[in-house]
Amino acid sequence: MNLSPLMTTLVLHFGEMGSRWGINRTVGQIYAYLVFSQDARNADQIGEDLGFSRSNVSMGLKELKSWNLLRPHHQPGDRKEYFSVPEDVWEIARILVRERRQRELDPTLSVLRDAQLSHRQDGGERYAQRRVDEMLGFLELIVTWTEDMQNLSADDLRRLMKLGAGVNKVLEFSRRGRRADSGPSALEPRTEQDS
Amino acid sequence: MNLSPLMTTLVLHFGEMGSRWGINRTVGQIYAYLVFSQDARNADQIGEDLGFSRSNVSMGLKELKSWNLLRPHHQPGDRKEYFSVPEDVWEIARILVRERRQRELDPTLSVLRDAQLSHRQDGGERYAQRRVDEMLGFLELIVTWTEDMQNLSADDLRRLMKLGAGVNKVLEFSRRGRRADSGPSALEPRTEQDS
DNA sequence: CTGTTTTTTCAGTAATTACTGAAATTACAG
DNA sequence: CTGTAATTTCAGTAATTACTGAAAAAACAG
Repeated sequence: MNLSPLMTTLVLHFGEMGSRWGINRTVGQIYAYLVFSQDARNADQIGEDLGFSRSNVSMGLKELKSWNLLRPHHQPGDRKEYFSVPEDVWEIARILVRERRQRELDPTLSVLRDAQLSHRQDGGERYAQRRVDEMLGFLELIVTWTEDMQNLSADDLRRLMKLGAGVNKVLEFSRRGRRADSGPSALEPRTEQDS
Repeated sequence: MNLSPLMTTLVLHFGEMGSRWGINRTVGQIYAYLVFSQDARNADQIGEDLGFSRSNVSMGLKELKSWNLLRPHHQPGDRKEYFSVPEDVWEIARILVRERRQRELDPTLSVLRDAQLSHRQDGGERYAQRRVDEMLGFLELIVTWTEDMQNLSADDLRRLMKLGAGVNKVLEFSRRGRRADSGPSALEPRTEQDS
């Protein structure tokens, strides 16, 4: 490794974190390296700086491409392909959310829908069926919501999150505007709800 | 395996998904089994129904306990320990978010803060430093926001998500109330923002 | 086209992670 | 306490996943 101390720290950390996700260490390190590098890098540079074989870099890049996390570039007069990542952290996050939803939520959704249909009439499984319904309702809500959020600009998203739970206050307020009074709730610190 | 077809489908699926998270197949299967079982189960039952060795079940349960995802029970006159999961899917999700934040975001946050401090004066790394700042800002916002959301009741959360991007409309509206006019933005389908 | 550079694939191997049975520890009824 | 039932730990092994070098394929300049 031929990297500055700062870069080394970051690369090692994100490699470590990477293996806690489904993603492997190599891929995590490559991505961190690209995120914190000012200029686009080619596969040889990556392999050299991180100490991976050329083929390992190729596989890592393939994985990252399949996540849509890379921006490829071509320097005129150079056959090599160079890679960078989206400028804006929010854009990276947006991609991550979308891809993870596709890989983790969508398949589950389809299994649950299937289960709901094919086991509707099976007796003696009332409970499991009910749980399938609940979970399906929950996941559908989450999926719709994330899709919805994908359509907001980074600025609006940032504004919304900054508000945090304050959003609820605003909504409570606007609800009060429409119907007479909607009771307390909403602002209270959360009612205890499990032993 | 001594399970109904429905349960078998669900257990196998969540086992598979489990291995795409950091969590392993066994743990995913055990949790699915508990989620979709009406009554609490003991380690022997789990092992028998899923075809795992007793020790493997023990390790799986240990992992799940460390995630705070189990509710232990004791039947009077029975030495065995029985396990179930929180009733409400929202409660399970809340726990998952909290634990994943602790395991995945908090360590990164501390590495970035550290990096920010110890490399403040290093020249020639202006870019990496700037990216550290950006990412730190982003993650801090996310963390604060999730903590904030943790404090809402399941009902309020559900209401908020149902609104989806509509929230923004409400906010836009309430912003208009305060200042004269805040321009268009917000409701539009999202401006193209990357090639 | 042809020759050269670059990237990808893949079979073999290394490293890691998951799982087991046996032994040790803990929990508890009498 | 004592004895028994239950759980956890752990060393060894199985299974999976990561990584490499060599060969094949693709990309491209002339």
